[in-house]
Amino acid sequence: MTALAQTGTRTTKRFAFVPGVHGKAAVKAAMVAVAPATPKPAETDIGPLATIATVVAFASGAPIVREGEPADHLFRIASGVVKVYRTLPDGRCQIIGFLFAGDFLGMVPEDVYLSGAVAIGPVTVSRFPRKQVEQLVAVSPLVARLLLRRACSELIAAQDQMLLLGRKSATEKVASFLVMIARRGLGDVLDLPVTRADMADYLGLTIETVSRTLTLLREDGVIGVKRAHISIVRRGALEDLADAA
Amino acid sequence: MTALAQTGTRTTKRFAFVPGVHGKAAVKAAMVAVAPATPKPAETDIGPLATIATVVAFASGAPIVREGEPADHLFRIASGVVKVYRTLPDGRCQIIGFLFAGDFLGMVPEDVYLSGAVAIGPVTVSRFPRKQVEQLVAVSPLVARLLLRRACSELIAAQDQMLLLGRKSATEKVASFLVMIARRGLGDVLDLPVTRADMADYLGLTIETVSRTLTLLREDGVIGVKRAHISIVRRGALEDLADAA
DNA sequence: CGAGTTTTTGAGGTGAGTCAACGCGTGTGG
DNA sequence: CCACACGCGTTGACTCACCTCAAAAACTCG
Repeated sequence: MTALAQTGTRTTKRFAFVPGVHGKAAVKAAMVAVAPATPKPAETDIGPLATIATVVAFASGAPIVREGEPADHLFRIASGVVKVYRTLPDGRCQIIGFLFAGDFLGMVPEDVYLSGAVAIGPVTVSRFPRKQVEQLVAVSPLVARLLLRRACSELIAAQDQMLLLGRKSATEKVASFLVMIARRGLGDVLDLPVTRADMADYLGLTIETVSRTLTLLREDGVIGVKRAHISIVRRGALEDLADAA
Repeated sequence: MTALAQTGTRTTKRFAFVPGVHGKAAVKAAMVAVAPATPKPAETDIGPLATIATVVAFASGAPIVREGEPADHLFRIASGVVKVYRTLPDGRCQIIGFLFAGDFLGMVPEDVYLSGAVAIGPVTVSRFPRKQVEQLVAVSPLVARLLLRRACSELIAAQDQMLLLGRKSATEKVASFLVMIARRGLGDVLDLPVTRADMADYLGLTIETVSRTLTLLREDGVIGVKRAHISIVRRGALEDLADAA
């Protein structure tokens, strides 16, 4: 954690102080969150888990968990969007994924969180003490099954992302991202609470490349871009770009 | 599917017909598996799961599951090493991970396998009908907990890999891979049943880059390379390379 | 030994990164 | 109400890490 001394990329420096003021401002700039607007059909039945829940709210940009912190709680997003990330010692950052209403955060087999998570826009969560969750899992197949199902889904998403990171071109990456978000928000108009920096860190690219790629897609008439506001014009074309060359 | 018509990379063509003869030959070439040699402390208690298990053996290079096939079974590796991969329509391939004794394969929330898996060297597995597994999960917290724990571990591994794929340089990737394998095999001498092609597809690189990087590491006196046989000479140096720049 | 792989090495190309400048919106304070 | 600062996004020029293409070397196995 000496951090940010080195030759760090820009990616680096940005994240070295994310939980601070800048992150907040950054997010506010590009508001109108997607999740609150579309509550989604997330299953609401969390069974006995409800009995040990505490509701907590986070302001935009606030850290929910930090890398390396003791993993005392399990979280379930009630509303808003959360980004989960990991960093290298020199500050390079990779966003692992975005969490929406209904998703769980903090399912780790270790005693510490290995990834950090920050609220992208205002977020409310249910928080469960880990010890109690483990007890519940041990006696309630329902809870265990719920968590297992979620974990498997995340695993699949993680695999998609590995394929993306390892084998897709910049254009394919950006297209895949847009399609993914569109599916989540189930509209062809995305008002993302996600900055270019977030996209870059999610897709394993730089801000500049993301920006250039979006410009290209706009020039090809596939999407419309107006700063944080991106609209999908030709969804089919975008989907083609996402999965092939 | 239609595959291998296009401009596919070499990566492409290799995998378009992996489940065939070539894959087999490829793997045999670089034998002396690591897993059978080091049985590992994998927990053996799988509880009620044992009652529905069938033992199945696979020859080196044999497909265990194929992408898109109906997901009828859950597998648990008893011995050997399995590689799990995903491909793009045009054939580009990304290896999602390697499974060793004790690991589960086929935990998907869908009805089809989204990744393929092939045996790297001879493999034996326990196979469980999915329907029955689901019934067990619904009534046995022990089984659910076991699977949940495994899923979480895989999730963590997947996150590590995302960080690697998205943000690490070729040298860091290769070093990380070697360190990971060394930890698995708990020795400083690796006799990998893994070809350069596998490494490349795992690390999001090309065969040539992997080869060149290994040569570099050898020239720096960090590792010893004798074809498939790689030995770690200066582990500390390798670990430094793996996590920083 | 010879066919078929896998690995290595070389030479050259390129997609994405780096560095740098500028535009644009928003918020702030005089 | 405007000048200014600040953060984000865009664009351009240039560089370089890694890819591509190609050929030779090293190994395996029939």
